[in-house]
Amino acid sequence: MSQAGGDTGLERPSRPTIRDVAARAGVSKSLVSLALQNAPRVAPETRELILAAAEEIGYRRNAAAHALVARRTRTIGVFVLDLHNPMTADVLDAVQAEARRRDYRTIVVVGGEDAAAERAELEKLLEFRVEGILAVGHRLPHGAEEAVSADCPAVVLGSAPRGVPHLGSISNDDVLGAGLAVDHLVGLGHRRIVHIDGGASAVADDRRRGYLEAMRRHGLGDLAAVVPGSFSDEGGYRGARAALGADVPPTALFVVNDLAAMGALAAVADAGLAVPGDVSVVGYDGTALAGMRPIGLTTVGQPLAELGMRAAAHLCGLLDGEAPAEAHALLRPALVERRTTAPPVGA
Amino acid sequence: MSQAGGDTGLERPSRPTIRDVAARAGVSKSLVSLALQNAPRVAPETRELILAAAEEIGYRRNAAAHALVARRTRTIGVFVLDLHNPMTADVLDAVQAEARRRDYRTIVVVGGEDAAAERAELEKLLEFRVEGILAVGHRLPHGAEEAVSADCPAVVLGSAPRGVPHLGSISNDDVLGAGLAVDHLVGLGHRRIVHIDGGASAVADDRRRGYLEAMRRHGLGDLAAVVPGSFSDEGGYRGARAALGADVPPTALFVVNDLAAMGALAAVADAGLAVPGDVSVVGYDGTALAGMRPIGLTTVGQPLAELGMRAAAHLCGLLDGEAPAEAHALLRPALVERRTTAPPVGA
DNA sequence: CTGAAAGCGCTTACAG
DNA sequence: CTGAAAGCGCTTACAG
Repeated sequence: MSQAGGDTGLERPSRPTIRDVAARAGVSKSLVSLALQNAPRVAPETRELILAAAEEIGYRRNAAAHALVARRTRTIGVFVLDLHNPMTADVLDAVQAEARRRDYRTIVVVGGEDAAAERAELEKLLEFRVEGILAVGHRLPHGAEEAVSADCPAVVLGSAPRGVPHLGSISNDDVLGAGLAVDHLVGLGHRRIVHIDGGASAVADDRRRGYLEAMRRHGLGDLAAVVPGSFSDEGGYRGARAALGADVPPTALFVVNDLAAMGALAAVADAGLAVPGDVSVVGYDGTALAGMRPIGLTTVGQPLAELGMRAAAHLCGLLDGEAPAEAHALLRPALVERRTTAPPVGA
Repeated sequence: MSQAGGDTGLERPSRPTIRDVAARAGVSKSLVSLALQNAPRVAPETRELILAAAEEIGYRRNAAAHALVARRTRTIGVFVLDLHNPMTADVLDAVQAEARRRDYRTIVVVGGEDAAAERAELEKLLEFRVEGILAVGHRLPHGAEEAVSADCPAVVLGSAPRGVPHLGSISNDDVLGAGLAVDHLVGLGHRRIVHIDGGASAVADDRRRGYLEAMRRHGLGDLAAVVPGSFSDEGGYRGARAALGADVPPTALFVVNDLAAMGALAAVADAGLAVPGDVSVVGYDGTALAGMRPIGLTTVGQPLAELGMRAAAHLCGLLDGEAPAEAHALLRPALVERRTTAPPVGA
């Protein structure tokens, strides 16, 4: 009868608390708490006694009670835009490894559907008192701008607006990377290179800009053409279909990311054309997907694991009071040449 | 000076509590709590007053305090074995959608490295007082057997041992599915069909058994051969290499899953052989990866979204006191024929 | 080295 | 309909 409301028969047996451990070991609960924290001022024998008692009754700390009194959770909220994007897994693995190394927990939420759901998830994260937010995939969750503060700094893995307090970012240099893709195609002899873009996002903007600047640099500004797409398989398909349907179709497609490039490859095949015989295709991200044998996609490679590791290091470092080196870090991408690019037919 | 220990300059301004809301609205904190829960016995005007006050000062419930007094978290721990397996994303999306629909939160942890790390993650989950565990990917985390109880039921997405109390599972019928793969290949005229297996796991066991039974059923028991592999890209490569190096190499490979089949495709290419001209390859899972155009892998398709949805529904239902229909549910897989299978050379 | 007390932010009987 | 009090499981000064 220690618990009220047990008349439903569903009453869960409460888990053991430090009180139970204390009773078993014959000490006060303060001492149990101290011993469990390995505080130095507990007598060794007492500590052993307490630890044994805890072990025996299967004691396990209650994280909620701990968080309440500690006034912190050592938890960061990881917001993932697209679980299906193959870059997510590489990045997340690195993020979690680094967070764990620094003794931070991660709690992952998936966004990308509608803004309302994202706001709701974000709200839960904040009720949870996550100490920071790490956004994997080009942008913060909807509604996060107001939440970003000294209380809850954020790091975006991708480009983010400069000058916003408590908002950092780490990304590869997308403008440079897009230039690398164009350079490669121009070097092969292509001139009609179409860019299938990623819509309205900072990353898409940078890659588009890099493409346009590189085309101009090569004296191909007049031939530059951007077709709307998205970061998904489906967006790449749509974009490539539109591009290939033009009066004078391109000989090469530079697609905003590897996943969308999969869609582009499908569209090329559906148009009865061969890759790279009729059309060359370049992706972006350097994912494991691109490297799979039957695909062999030429792509602009980002150091995904390093990005993830550094994003987590940046955020956790901030929380631990380390002075951040730079709010917005930029890594160098590199072209990974495979089998979806070749000289154009006429060359 | 309301907080002690602020002399470091790092003191975080405490977030507003119901106490602050109460002060602002000029009521007691009990009433604030009640109003925030939409309890019916609060006077409408008082409620408005309180809600407005909460809004004004940016009040947000503290989940830890709530969990402590509610004695539950409405959170399930989702243990993911391999984030890189393309089936994970499909399943997770469905799991999270269903959990959210039932007003449960999910907290995802990634396992698969070493047993010690898995145990540590599991421990954190339990300190957290997750109300149940959902394992995505063939098995429970290491050390979870002892944790599974009325307090913390578990559902494995994949086959799990029968008769363990509070442990359920949902999977496709792997024995049947493996049979489907063999039937398809035999139907095309193949006889030398090698299975690249997944090592020591219940799912691998079932698929191996289904393969062996089907070979026997077709009178090919003497030709049956199982080569060790794993559920990863790399394991598939290794297995296929070994299989193709035999004195009388196979004309078809049935690989334990789609990801490993990617490795197998690479090994076939490295051996200078063509798919499906020289060797047919069948995977398992029916992932988006298999369906990507340049891959076109014939595979045994599982209803991934349905599996995820039902696994979450099963677990959350249990927590909500619903009587579970069946502890171990089995869905039917179906062959998805694409371009990596064809009649053998001699046929 | 050890214990009693206060308090983290909330909810819930219990009185009015 | 509203408020004072107790308590969820822990930690942390504060005394001894």
